[in-house]
Amino acid sequence: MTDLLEDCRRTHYSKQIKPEMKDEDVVIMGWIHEMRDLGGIIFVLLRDRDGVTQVTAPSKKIEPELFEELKKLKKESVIAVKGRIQESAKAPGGVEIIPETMKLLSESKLPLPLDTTEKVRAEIDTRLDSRFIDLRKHSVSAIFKIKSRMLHSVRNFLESEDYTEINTPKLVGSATEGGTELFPITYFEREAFLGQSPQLYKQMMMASGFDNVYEIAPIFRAEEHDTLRHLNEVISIDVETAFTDDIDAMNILEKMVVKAITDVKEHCQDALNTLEFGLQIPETPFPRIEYDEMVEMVNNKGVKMEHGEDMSRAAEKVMGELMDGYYFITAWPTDIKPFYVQPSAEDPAKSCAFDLMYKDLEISSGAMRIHDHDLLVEKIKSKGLNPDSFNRYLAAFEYGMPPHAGWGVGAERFTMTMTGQKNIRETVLFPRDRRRLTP
RNA sequence: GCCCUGGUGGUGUAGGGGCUAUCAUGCAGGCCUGUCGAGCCUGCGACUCGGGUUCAAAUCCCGGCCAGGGCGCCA
Repeated sequence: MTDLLEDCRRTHYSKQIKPEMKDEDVVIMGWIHEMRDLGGIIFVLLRDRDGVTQVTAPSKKIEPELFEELKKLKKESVIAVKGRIQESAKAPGGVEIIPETMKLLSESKLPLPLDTTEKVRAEIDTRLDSRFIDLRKHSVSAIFKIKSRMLHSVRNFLESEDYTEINTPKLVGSATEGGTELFPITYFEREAFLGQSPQLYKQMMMASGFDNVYEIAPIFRAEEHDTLRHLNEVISIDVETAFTDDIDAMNILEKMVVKAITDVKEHCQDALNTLEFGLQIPETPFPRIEYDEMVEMVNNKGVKMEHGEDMSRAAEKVMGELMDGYYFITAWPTDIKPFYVQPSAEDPAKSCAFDLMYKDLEISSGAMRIHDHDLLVEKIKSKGLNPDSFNRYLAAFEYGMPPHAGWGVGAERFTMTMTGQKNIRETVLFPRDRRRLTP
């Protein structure tokens, strides 16, 4: 099979074929999107990465053998066609290819598990079972082109701001960070866990002299949630910066968000058009609302919320109606934030923690961290955790730890806001949720 | 984990104690030289699984599994 291609190589993608190129010979390769056999003329719609090109085969104008081969083709088979570009007002896009030779590179089995032409829509569950075919739909691949560009842009931005990319372990030895449920795994003769967050590692890096670090990597949460905005494996864009506070952290986050959106809007217009999504570049600075004020806003809208509570789903929805784009919620009560969050100097009941929201969706949370060893130990105790199990982490605070701040952005939720998706599963190639572990 | 709703050809659906189980798309065959959601003709293909009620269950009841929506959980 390896010599099937021989010296045949693609010369153009569908998108590159223009009417001005008439009479040129080209080789296109891709999947058969649709076949329209009218008897004396066959139209083969050939789909590749970015578009669809019509191959037009009139029986009188091409070799009879080629005509018969084309007649036998099946949907979603992979072919290479060499042919001449013809300008035609009757063809989609004003161009078509008159075939000279055709190679069948891979024949598709039928029936298909999904309709790639989207005449009959399929449910997300069916689509995920056959994700590789689902992704052949340009309306699906567009989401991942945007996600790719967003991640690229985030890296570019952070590198330009003098950040160093780091990699921290995803196999961790203890569940002592507290809070979320962890996935236990077998690590030789011991028990270990999948990392829920690079939090403690990126803080330890603050004692290393790198100053600005970031990591883009998966995090794992063993919560049995079953919603449109939670998954058990997601990509976290994590940042930590030394000699800074929460205000600096919010500023850099805001800058990164705008930069990524601007970049996607500039480079992914085709994908955005395919999704029919009008991406708006948000204005800066993003509104900053204190927690106390938010509680008041929620209660004024008739949704009950006690001071000191975390946001309920109903509270998030109310805020989503009141605030149209991105906004920060700041000055969270220290009590409902993790042990490493710095209490405010003026009022220790308030913290230097913030959340970045997009309408009713939490995109990021961050904070200035405690860098004082003794205060940190005290906070660990007050949360009912054992400081002994944080030995290696705490040691980093004993030999010169600068003040620092950071945040983590959920890459998939961020992608949802850039693509208009309502289900987080749409933004992951092979999502892992409560029930799904394959493919 | 809780509440509500559901599971019917490959895909998406209608129906709802006894029907030849609806429609679209698809697939197979036929006709057709400008299709572009091609059209027309013929055919193919389905009641989630287990138990129960009943003369009779795809339909009613119970349970499992799975899905959709909502919530909780998510330092």
